[in-house]
Amino acid sequence: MPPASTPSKDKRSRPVKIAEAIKDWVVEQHLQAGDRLPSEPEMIERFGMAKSTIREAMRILEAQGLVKTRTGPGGGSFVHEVSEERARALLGNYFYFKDLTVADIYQLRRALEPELAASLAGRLSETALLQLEDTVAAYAEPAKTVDEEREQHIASLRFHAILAEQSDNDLLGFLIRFMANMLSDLTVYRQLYAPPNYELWAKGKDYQQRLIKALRYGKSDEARQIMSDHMATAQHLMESQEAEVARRFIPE
Amino acid sequence: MPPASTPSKDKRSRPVKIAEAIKDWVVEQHLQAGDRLPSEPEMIERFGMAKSTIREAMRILEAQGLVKTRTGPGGGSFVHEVSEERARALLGNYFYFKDLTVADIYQLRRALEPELAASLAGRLSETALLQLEDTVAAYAEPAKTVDEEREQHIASLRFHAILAEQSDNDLLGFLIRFMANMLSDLTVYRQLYAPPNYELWAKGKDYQQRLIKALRYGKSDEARQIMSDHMATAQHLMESQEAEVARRFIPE
DNA sequence: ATCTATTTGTACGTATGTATT
DNA sequence: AAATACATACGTACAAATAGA
Repeated sequence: MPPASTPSKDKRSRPVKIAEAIKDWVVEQHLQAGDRLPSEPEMIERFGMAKSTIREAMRILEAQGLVKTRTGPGGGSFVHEVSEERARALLGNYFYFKDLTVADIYQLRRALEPELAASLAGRLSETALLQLEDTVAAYAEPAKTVDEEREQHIASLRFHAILAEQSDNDLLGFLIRFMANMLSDLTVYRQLYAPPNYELWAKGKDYQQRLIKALRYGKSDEARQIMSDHMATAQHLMESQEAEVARRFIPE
Repeated sequence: MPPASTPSKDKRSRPVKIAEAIKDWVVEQHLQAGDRLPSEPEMIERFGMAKSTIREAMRILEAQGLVKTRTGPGGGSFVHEVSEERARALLGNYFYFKDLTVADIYQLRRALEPELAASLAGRLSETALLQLEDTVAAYAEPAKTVDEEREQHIASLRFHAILAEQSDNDLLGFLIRFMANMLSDLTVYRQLYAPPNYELWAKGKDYQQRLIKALRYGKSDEARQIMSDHMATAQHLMESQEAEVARRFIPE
């Protein structure tokens, strides 16, 4: 047995270690988004490693969305706030291997969307409310074709994304937008014998309009209840269409 | 204005494009975790680019957790299922810039944990139930020191992680474990005038024991209610301790 | 609009490390 | 133990992008 002092060999490659070191350094120095990282030659100097090694390290950080790099004078690498799109894509990679079902997503939506609605009642600006009304206007008429129906479906998901924007809970907001995004990416295999369902369309529209009213007039419990019913209906619609979550990597 | 056919210049660097190309190729070929990617020399050949460029591309995929690379004969790069740890770390990077509050996390926990409990009632194996009981045993006695209390807190979060393991909803499971992890990483600044709260400790223990009973005997609604109360208490405890989410990058 | 200086981006060859047989 | 097959790391030369004069 080796003496306790023997450092257990760290198998991670040098670029990975350098990337970790830079992350730690960023935290220690309290660097913020926009702050400059040392230049390539400086890194080569400070870490005593080859250019290509340093570059691989920067790619790792870039892939994680933590730094951006620019060429030219005044260029270099900069700390960058991870964008929501990037975070969505990276999290989506995880679920690529998990084949989520529509039911899985709706189990969460049914718990979270009503909570969101309730927490926003009476706290939305008139601008936000108008934006919601505009979105609902996109499906004032029942869809005549399958394509049109798909468009409306995506618009109605945008409704939820807009609502989520307004939350001051970043975790809740991110999650709801993540799910709306997953559902937008659905591949819908409509059953041949299932024509567009007018009744469900009418219900969905009605729910969102009533929801806007409840939100505007601060009726928190009402908003929660409407959203809850709305989710139940939406889930039923999805499942009747045998929708499936597409297996692909989400582009950033 | 350039003719429509002019391809708008793609600013992404070559390694990034190669990484994207490989991802697309993996999807097209229906490659699965464990499947082999072309060797370095092959890539150099096929993409007509230098070794360092190819290597940067592989680092990107590796950083996202999508491939693993081994040296030696029979080595090379392989498609890899993104691990939960990796996904947690990557998502954590996003929230590093967002300063979540304990209240934010609890808004979600209060909606999701009861849902999880309800959906698992009567569906747990005896093994899983025993595991839960073991975990609760870790805080059979009230904590005497601040350190001990912290240990118990982490054990009680593990309780929720174990429960989440049992869900067949991967999205719900991931999220609950993600939140439990964030809370484990808390920096707790106890107020000097706030001694360990025996009453809250007793309540928490009681909740989890009653919860196990409800889960074992399939009392779904009861499990939901207990979890709901438990969350309310836990949130109160956290906030009374002025807990804050630590600002650091989550290591994988 | 052109040139120039600065900084990253790409190429390529060689040498070294590592795991399998 | 030696040969093999693979990734890992290095260092130099040159290309491309961009800001500023």
